[in-house]
Amino acid sequence: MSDDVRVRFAPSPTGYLHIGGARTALFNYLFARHHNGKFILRIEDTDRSRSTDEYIEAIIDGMKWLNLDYDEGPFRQTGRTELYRQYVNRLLEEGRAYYCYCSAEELESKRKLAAAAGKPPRYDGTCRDLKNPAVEIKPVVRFKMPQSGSTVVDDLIKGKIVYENSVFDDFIIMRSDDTPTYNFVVVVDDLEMGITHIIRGDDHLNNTPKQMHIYEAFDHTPPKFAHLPMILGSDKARLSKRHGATSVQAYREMGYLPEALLNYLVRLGWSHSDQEIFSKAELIEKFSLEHVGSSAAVFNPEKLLWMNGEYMKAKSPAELRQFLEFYKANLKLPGFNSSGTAHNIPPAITFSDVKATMPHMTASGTRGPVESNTQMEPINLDKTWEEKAIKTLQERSRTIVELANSMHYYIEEDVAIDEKAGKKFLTSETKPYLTALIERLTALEDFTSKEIEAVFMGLMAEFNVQLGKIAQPARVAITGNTVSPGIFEVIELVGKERTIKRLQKALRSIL
RNA sequence: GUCCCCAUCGUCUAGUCCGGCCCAGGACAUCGGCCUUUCACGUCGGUAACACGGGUUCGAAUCCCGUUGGGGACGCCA
Repeated sequence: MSDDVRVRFAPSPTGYLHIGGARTALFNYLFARHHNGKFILRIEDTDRSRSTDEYIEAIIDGMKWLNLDYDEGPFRQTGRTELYRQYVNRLLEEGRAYYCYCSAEELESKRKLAAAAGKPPRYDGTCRDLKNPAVEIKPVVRFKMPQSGSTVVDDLIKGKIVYENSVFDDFIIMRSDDTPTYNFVVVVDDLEMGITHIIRGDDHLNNTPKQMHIYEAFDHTPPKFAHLPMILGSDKARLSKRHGATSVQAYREMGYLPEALLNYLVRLGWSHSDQEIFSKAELIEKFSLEHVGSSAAVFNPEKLLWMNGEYMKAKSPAELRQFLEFYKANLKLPGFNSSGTAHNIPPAITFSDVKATMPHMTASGTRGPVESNTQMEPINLDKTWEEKAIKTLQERSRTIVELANSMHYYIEEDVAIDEKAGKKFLTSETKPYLTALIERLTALEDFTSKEIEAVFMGLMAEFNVQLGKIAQPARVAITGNTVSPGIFEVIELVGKERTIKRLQKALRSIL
């Protein structure tokens, strides 16, 4: 039974792939992989006016970036109207559906009337048994819902839900322009594609009984349903743009790693006792619908940031360098000449954008954007050297953007010295240390962190001071700030020439 | 308005199905200590929750009913 599982992710291309959609896709993906089934991508583009190719592209790109590979698809609905038409005709012939000639205006006023009377706004069935149609009006097709009894949805997550059939009306399955509507199309497509489990957001819960009756009209047992709780913003309202970034693309641009995003998302609603970090293989092995909670979850960017940091530490420098390429091409990073190939990514975001969307990124301990727009010589980055540099930075960077940001003092010819840091550490008191340091480093043949450390040790003994006394001024002079990886390694990576140049410049600023 | 769903620390959650091991565990955030030859990292610890009211039971976070609160759906959108 397990290899029969077929699930699908069916986004409508009316926007970018967003966080909620990504989680739905992920749960479907994990369910399929866990059961050795098939995962299908289907684009719900029946709404011709709001669907755009750009969004379809973006959704596919997002899936690719997240590494949610599908076995079939992407399928689209445009061009399949003939198929839907056939299904509608069958219903019509069997008397399970009928033409309705009511105008949109009439319906609207009926809805208003019902609402005013405190009744659910439903279609009153005027045309249900109509004998003499008003031919001059192009009709819609409505599906005959049962008028008495009840319908039970046995949801894998929510449990048994009972609906009184009296709350339903005969809903439209085909518009007057001959295009089918969503509630009908999903059923036909899911049926055609042999979908066994429908895993989707619980905003679709109330559509389920309607769809179940369509399955029945086609003599089909409905698939199993699993309705995922929603993801909310910090104010517990449905997650939207005003809560900040909501598209997967935006998180990519802010320097998040796909695995980290996925790992964070899976914990919104699903759990495996106390475990927080899961490899993909673990997720596939452990995922089960039984452990999906039933209440909505608030999206918490801080925890995502933490989790991304964990993944930053775990990645190899080589992998991280790959990710960095994306930002070199798409961001105007100080120190990177932006000659990278242009990706098909919307407008490159700037650091101030990042700052605006992620307020916590400017919190203490996080290096803010470098404002200078200094035009420097393009530096040819040696891979080995670059990976070495990344290695020193990765454990203290929570995002790729932070990492890229910190790279500037390795790459640029010169650094701008933070005013506060300079004032505190580049003083007449520290001047002798710097002077001596320049002297020793200049004389140093073997410019390695080990030898550099020895230099500092010697100076400590000579001046009889703690390492901090010498290291901090040096750090400020060389990196421009008080926070950086171990100073010996930094000096080695910056190299002899630039190190000495920066130290000398700092020295001059003291005068 | 009508229908549906939901309800454990600020947030994500474990525990709820099969009541006792829970005066409620973990994680993020936050606060404090420790470590340290540099910045960081790290590490140890603290604050903090079963929405409320009724039942059922020897015993309820766990079962039942109600209240309140939140969310969703009610379209010739998906």
